[in-house]
Amino acid sequence: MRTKGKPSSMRGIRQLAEHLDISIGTVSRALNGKPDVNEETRRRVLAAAEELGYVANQSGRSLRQGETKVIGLMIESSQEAVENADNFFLGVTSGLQHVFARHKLDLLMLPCPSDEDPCEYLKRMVARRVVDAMIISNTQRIDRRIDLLSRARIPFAAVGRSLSAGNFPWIDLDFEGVAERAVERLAARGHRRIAITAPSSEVNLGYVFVESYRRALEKHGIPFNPSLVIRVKSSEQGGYQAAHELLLLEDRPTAVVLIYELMAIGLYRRMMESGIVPGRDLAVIGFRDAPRARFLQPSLSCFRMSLYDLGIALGEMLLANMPAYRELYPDCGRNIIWPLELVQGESDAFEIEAMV
Amino acid sequence: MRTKGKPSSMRGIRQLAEHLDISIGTVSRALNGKPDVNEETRRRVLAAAEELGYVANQSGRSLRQGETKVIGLMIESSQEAVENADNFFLGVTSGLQHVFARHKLDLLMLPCPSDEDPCEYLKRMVARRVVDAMIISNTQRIDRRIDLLSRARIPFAAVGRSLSAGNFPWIDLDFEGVAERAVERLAARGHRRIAITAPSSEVNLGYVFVESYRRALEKHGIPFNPSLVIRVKSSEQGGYQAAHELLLLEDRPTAVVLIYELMAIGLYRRMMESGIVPGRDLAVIGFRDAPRARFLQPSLSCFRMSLYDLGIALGEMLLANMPAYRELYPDCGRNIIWPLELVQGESDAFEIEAMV
DNA sequence: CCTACAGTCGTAAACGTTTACGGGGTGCGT
DNA sequence: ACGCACCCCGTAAACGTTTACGACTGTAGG
Repeated sequence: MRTKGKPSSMRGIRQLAEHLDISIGTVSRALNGKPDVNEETRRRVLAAAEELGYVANQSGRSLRQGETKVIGLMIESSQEAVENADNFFLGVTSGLQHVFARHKLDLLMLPCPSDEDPCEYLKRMVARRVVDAMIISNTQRIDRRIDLLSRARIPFAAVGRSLSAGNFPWIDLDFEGVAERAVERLAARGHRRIAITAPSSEVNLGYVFVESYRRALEKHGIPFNPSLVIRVKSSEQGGYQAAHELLLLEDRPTAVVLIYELMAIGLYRRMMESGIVPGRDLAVIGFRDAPRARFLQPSLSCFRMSLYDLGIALGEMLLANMPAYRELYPDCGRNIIWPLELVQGESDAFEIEAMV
Repeated sequence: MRTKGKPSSMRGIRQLAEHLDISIGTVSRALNGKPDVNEETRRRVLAAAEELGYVANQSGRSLRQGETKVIGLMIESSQEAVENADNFFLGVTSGLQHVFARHKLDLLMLPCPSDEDPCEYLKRMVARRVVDAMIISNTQRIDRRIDLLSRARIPFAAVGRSLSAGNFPWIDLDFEGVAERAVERLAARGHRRIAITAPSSEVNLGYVFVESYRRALEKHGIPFNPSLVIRVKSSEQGGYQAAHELLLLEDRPTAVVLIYELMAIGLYRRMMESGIVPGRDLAVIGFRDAPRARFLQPSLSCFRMSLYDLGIALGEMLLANMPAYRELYPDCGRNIIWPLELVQGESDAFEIEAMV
């Protein structure tokens, strides 16, 4: 009843076909680039579709062909996630979209409500067939989502390793390299008492990170001192706590490596309270060059990565695991350790004089 | 061919009906809570659906009833947006989801690729009928998306005012109140030379913000000095630039009000370079208490808001504009100016001695 | 006994696509 | 003239739902 005399009320392919006086089959073939249609006809169809603003209804299309041309990126909208959110997902998103655009795939972000079980949410989303494939993140040590996706045979890729379900496609940050190179850099500047923060050794990262740290120390002839491994939460509070524990040590370290950039703010604050100035009295190396890390004074030495490139790799890895695109990405690794590059700040810009 | 002997390969409502030996119509009615179905039958259907893991195919459903039960939240994934992103969207998202969950609506975030025209992207998304309604943000002074959505009769709400298309539902931050209360607070501490930063007066905000500032000055008997209005970009660079300009003034201000928290980092840095310490030599009031703003030392006085509550209001405003839910939210304002609360930091924690 | 009615349920037609199939044409070779 | 291949196009059947409609019970009221 809204459609007055205007010809612009385009409801479906049927109206478009009638308007052109062609069958809907031909119209569909013309629009989808199928070969068996006269070029002249195709031109007319495309012109009319453009003029009338016709776009295929996605529900009908995906009902028919059983795919939606949509990739889902699951993120969490919990309180903690909100607090920790920086540009990580958006940065990765732009890389993902660049890959997906090549195949006319669209990316949708699925924010899991904080009061819903992530696994239930994911189950609902994939059962609804609103996405053809999924990307998940923040993978847990054992993550039921991985089992779910595997069993449902939904193509997926994860950012973050997990011990679940054998061999699935993932990409993860090079924490080992970070620990190793941070120690290397600090040792080169004369530091011998280098502390490190890490989550509990229960979680995979907590174990891996400290082991790399230990190996790096040995490589530079520095004895491993367990009391210099500070197990705290990877948060601002954790950073404050870590600083507090460091201050209690009788043989105070001259440097500290953080595993998460948020910790730096807490650590800076606690250190300042005791008159210890980062970058002068204590060398600090952080983790990621998140935009917010640049708020620190003195600027934080940390590790940089291209979120965009990470998104590219992640997207290609996912496509390599989708039947429809597999052959296009033949030599795409199933597991990738993503390297990071050290960016020099002021927080460790001093040397320890050798005392032999 | 994947379905071995397991009974868990549930493809559609038809299989479920056959398994129960009931017609698909009854099954559908039972699942959807329609009244004309025996309670005993309904129980059986629900049990079987749960057991077999049946969930209605969304494509078929939305094709039939012309709605998708999905609300879209359009965000931008441009380089600038990535840089500026903090927890804003995620914070609002959690509030939105809380509202939508009441009606079994799901929220999808639609990240517009940086190399695509936002309007074209939006057109594609709504034409595909993948969402029933939209929420847009970062509204421009004249925003073609608003005209597009209005003409297409897609329910929508915006965060941010605009001059486009008459009366549409929006919610915006109380910039006027921010300017007014910042000046009030500074004046109460004895400041008489209060600078302010603002975007170009071409954009709505640039005009509104400065006008409120001027009125607030008058209210406290402080003459308006045009040279204390610094027009710079709302970015870290802009903050640096603003500090630079302030330092060039012969009668240097004792306080400055920033319109964007990112500016604080640049301003701090430039000030430090000249030996001016924020919170001691210069009072600074920032804008939003974004998590990253808490990285600053000394801590920034700024304005706080509950993103969650903002999301709630935004969600209800949108529902009030959707025919299916309108009557449930009768007294829902069409336009809301969202208040902010001053949170006291150290960056303006000193008083100016009165010199009469 | 007839009618009315409420409670259940089955039937079938949509919703908008895509695509397998087949059928007119036309041109060519035999 | 006949067969054949080829190009183009129309027909119709799916895809998985929801829902208007009608049919079938049983019960109550007259």
